[in-house]
Amino acid sequence: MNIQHTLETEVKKAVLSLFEVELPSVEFQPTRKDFEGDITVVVFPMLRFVKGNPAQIGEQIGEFLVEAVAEVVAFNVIKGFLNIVISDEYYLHFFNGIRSQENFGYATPADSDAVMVEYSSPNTNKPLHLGHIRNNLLGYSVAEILKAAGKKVYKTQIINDRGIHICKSMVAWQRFGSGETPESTGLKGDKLVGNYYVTFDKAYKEEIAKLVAEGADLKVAEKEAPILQEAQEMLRNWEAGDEEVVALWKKMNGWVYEGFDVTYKNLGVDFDQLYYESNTYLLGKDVVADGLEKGVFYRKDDGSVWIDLTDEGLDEKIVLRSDGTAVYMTQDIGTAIQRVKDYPDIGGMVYTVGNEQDYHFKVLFLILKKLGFSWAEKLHHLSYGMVDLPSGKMKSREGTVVDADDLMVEMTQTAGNISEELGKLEEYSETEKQQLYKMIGLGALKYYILKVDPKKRILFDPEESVDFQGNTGPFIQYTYARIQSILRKADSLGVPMEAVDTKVGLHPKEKELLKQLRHFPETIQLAAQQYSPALIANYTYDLVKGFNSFYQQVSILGETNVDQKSFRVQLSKKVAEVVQSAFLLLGIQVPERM
RNA sequence: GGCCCUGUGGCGCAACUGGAUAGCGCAUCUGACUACGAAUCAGAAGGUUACAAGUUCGAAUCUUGUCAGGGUCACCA
Repeated sequence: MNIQHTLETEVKKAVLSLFEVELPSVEFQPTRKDFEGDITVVVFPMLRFVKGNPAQIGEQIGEFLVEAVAEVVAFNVIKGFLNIVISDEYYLHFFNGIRSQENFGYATPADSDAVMVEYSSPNTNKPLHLGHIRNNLLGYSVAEILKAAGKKVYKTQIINDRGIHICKSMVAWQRFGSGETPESTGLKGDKLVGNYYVTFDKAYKEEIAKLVAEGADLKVAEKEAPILQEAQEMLRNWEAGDEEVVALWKKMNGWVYEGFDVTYKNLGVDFDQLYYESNTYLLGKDVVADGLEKGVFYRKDDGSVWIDLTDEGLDEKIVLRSDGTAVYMTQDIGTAIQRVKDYPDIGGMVYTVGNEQDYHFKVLFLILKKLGFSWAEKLHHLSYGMVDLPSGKMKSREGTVVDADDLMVEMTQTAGNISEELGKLEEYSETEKQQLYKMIGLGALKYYILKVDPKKRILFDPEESVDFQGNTGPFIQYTYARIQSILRKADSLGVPMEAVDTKVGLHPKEKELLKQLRHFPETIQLAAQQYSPALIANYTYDLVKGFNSFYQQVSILGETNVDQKSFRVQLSKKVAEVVQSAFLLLGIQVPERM
């Protein structure tokens, strides 16, 4: 069935009969646009086994293939490249195969071999910002891609709900808050709590300045500022289980969660299972004790426990403090093991965390391997670069952040402005319009972020905002909407939608589209293997560009030949379906009109 | 300083993982709406892939060195 597979065996047969040599493999690539052909065999690698002129060898193999394989209708050889032309019938036959197939490109879902994908994982002392958006979009999209590639997926996050950061907001609220609540202020809960985090920092700095003015050393002042001491005291009380502190902590975290829920909903991401650091930060200590017995870890004189990774080219790393309390690493070891206990079918995990933690995860994975967990081989740190502003790094404390909610509102407004100018939506109601603007605005934002290789840092300039023209989400959404328009018209004209006559013959643009459609399933697999939404984004862009070119050159509904017209309508429909499927994997919706 | 990531036309990104003449979008310049929707299409101009050696039939991609930017080297998370 698969043409490349057939060709591979036939090329091997050809070489065997022509030169009496068995090839271990054959290298294929899609033929470049400038040459005639559909698929290309690279002859050069064969020279290691077959002596001779690559051009001649190509010719001979080409002639053999035309004889042996029905689908091969012609060939040409340029330098060491054998370009093979595949028949139109083959492509039309392929199209009939996928014509009415739902979920074309998606692998059949498996019940075993689950993957847990962690993303978002915010602190609970401040609202989500642009950096979190990148994290969320990446994690969500990778989870969807893995599903489409046939994996069972659990989406999760670990919420950093305890620690000095939330205590700072709590102290500031107690001191300056005079009982404010989200209800009394009309603020989203996460915004309210975030404000107090900023308030804390301001008060803290003032106190330092005051102490320094009174003659204190700066370092000492930073440590001894009363408000900081108060926050530290509060953290100790929290750990001791002080009822009043715990109640305040619950209340303020609750506000934050309500706020987060709104943001997540607007962003279109979700989770199957939540983990809270307040429940997991004590986990892992038993594992360390076990590892100590096995000799994976060792204890220093002061009682702290370490692992020596110098043989692997890394450093020594602490896994338990001298007072016996857990560190970040201890917690992550424990959480990983807990997750596999909760979901025994997990065969691997993906951690969506910024690249400043590359080292941490390298060490974590190595430790889990040394502890002998089979699934430790299949852990992946989905590392991504920072989102920087022209002014530099985003800092919540200093208020130099692009807020997630604000950004989504702005994107929606921009989409609205552009739409109003174009004025194609007279018959839409106001709420329908708002929904559509949001779809387009978010589409622009998501595509803008996801089309870039995660490893690269993004410089985000709020002044220039995100493009709506060219290689963008709206460009692709627009093409989808235009196809829908054609389909509505075709429906009212009663264009037949039956299997296509494989003798109709193909326009070069049609063949181009069919070739691209054929690559969708393997693109999903590749994207899953590489944890790369960017591959899906780029694929979709190429497909849409191909369609627009086709659309401009070939008349669809104006075609007089009924078979031809039917094929073109159905081809358009399939392109739209693939665009929709692909965009779903990126978490982007597509509109009927725009 | 050690380790990790990045460096591709003015700007933002690609390049099927070592293949052919390095593609695309903004921006600039030309054309195409009385048309299946111009948020589109067709074309022009713009490159020594940071630099230098090496590996081979063949390098943006692999190796080594240099330069630039970022990250990380806490009994913080």
